[in-house]
Amino acid sequence: MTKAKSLAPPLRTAVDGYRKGEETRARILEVALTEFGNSGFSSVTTRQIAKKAGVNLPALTYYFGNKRGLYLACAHAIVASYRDGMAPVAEVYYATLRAPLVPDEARTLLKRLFAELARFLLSTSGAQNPALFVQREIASPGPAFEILYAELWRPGIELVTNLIIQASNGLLSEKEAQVRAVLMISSLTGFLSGLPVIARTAGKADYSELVIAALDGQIESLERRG
Amino acid sequence: MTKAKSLAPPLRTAVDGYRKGEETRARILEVALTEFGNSGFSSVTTRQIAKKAGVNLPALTYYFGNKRGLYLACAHAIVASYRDGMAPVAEVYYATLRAPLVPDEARTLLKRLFAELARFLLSTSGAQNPALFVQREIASPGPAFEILYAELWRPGIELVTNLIIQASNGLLSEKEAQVRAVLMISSLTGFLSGLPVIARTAGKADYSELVIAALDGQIESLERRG
DNA sequence: TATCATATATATCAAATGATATAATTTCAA
DNA sequence: TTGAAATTATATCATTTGATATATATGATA
Repeated sequence: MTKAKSLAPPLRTAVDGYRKGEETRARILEVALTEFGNSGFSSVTTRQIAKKAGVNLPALTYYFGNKRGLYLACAHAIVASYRDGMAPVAEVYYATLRAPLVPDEARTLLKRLFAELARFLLSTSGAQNPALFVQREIASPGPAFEILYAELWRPGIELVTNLIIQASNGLLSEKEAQVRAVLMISSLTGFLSGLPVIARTAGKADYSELVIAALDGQIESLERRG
Repeated sequence: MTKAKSLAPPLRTAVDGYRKGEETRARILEVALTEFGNSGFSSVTTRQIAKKAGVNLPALTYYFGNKRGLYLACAHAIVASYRDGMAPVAEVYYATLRAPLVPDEARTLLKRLFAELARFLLSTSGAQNPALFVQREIASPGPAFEILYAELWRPGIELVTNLIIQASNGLLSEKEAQVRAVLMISSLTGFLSGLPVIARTAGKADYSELVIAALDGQIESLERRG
């Protein structure tokens, strides 16, 4: 029985490396990343994306199945982007998991980590803002929550918490350190989402160094034990 | 010409103080506040709100004109709520604007301000989360952006910036202080939106005191000049 | 109790939106 | 070049959604 449809949907995957049209897929994804990032899942219509990407509606279905699929593809792209962008500091992560660190080492690593993160987040050119995408998804879970939580949020918080504990030489409890970790990371993403508004009064300058300086101060002032 | 419609729409305003049905209006507003706060303007349907409020669709039109009007009413309610909640510290605001403060006074005021804010934000019972509403609107401007920006964001940032400058005894430039102000406030709202996620692993404890302690540390460590 | 403003309910509309069937076109290897 | 796979385009659905016209009910007051 049944109509046999048009058989399994094409659903170009990124690895396909097929002929052309892979760049069409990329273009759609890029637009989607921007639009979803700026306005969230349900504010953005598939037509908007199609139009801005210069394709027609069924193209989205062709490449991503449906709106949700496109959204998830964005999430995966973001995760990958973070991995690349933070690769230089990735080694630190694993280093931390094994040997315990001297407080000052932990402090240094924290500074490096946040500096890297700040530059990464504040550099990504205007339109596209992966951090906003993530922040929104964490604040009000949507289709991509699980992956972003599991791949970015949780490991990120854990790493920073871990480093903070070591930087405080055990003076801070796990919970205290966790609160500080969330606060520090939130401050960054929050700053980012406030940027367009900030640029309203102050100039549109490059804030990364100022932000890094502020975060350094915060890290430096973490409770330490003589 | 024209049909004369049903003449000016009723549009019960909050001041009306009319008979009953004022509690219907309140109920709708409360539900809207929760729903919009959790999911944003376009994710929430008017039917959802109507259903949860135990009214039928036209009731929303009757009381608030349209979806946008309801959303704006939420924004106004939030502004009012903040005014009330932060009233104890409001005096500080005006005090600051006149007489310059000794750094330590500024520091104390900052601590009081953030403690008050943290308690206010973290106390507001679970479902309703005005901070999330505001954060979302600032991050991606919607119908209520202007009012929230003008009534909450801007004055808040200005106040904190001002206090930070004074706390640093002029060591920090306006821009540096502004960055720190945004970071601190963002950390709070960000923490708040991350709370449900945090409660996933750690318990659902009361974090306000932990947060306040962390913020106090930050304030204490603001650059000072001997 | 009669009356009229207030308040709630029913039924329905038009536009927007995600999605699909299907046709036309392009690409590329044989 | 040619023929099959891959890609893009057209036309159209079925739902959802915000909104309104309109009817009914409620309640205070004279």
